[in-house]
Amino acid sequence: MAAVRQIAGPCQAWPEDSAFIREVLDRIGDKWTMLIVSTLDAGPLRYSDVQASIPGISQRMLTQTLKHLERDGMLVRTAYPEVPPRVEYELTELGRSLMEAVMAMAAWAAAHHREIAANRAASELTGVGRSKAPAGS
Amino acid sequence: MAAVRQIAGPCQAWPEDSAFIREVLDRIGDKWTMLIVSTLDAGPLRYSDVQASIPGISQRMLTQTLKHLERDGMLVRTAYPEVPPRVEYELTELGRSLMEAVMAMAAWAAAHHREIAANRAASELTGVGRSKAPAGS
DNA sequence: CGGCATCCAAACGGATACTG
DNA sequence: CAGTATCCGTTTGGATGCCG
Repeated sequence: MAAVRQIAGPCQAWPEDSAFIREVLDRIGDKWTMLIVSTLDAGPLRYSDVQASIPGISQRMLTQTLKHLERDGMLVRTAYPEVPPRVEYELTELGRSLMEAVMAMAAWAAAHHREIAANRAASELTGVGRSKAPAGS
Repeated sequence: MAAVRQIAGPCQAWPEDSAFIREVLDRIGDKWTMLIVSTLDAGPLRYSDVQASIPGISQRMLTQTLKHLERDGMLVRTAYPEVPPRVEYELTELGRSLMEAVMAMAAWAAAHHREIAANRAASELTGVGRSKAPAGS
């Protein structure tokens, strides 16, 4: 692999190896991928069930994201040739392993979101990263 | 968001609130954040040095991303009041901890990118996730 | 039920020009 | 040197309508 050399030390960046991470982040960084994966982590679900489990999603984004995940081998699509069409989506092992990796990120987020929120609020007062926020008054 | 209710199984899922993860992903999921963080992981750098370290970035995106990172407390900006202006950016502990979390994702990406690429190539042949690719002939 | 196709608004992001 | 401001193309994603 040779991608991630040392973690602890001052590792000299990884512009050359960043393609993998960029690729993964482009995939899970979108608005719905992780929600779908986490929903499917419970077990196989039908199209409409997935949609019902994710309140704000549109058919367009649901279908598109499902296709991307299927294309990457994160899940398998099974269509049953019945009179009322039934299609089920189920995570693969790869998809579940992604879930675990994302859980690590989630753990970090849960551990630091307070700190981040506090920093952001403080910056709001001092006007550090101000771009075009109305700032109350 | 309450989209991810309760999940049974091996991975027990994250807390019912996925807002943290979405927030973090929205921040690191953009095009340049990780590149900048990884560049700064080596040590403090000046504006132009960061720019030089990241070939394709524009001033607009560099400045914007730096401000976002500063606002979230991932880095600190130090401006020296000299005749030729000098500004240095340095990662905070929070920023370095993010780096570690991302490195974990990178490790996953490095471990599975081959598998993903293979799945994608296979799907290309079978025409699974096809949307509007010309597909050669 | 499970999509796909189209339209359209907002956000993202690059190129350029200008400033302190 | 270290930005800011503006213009503009590209991408994202929601809303709608149709179809097997």
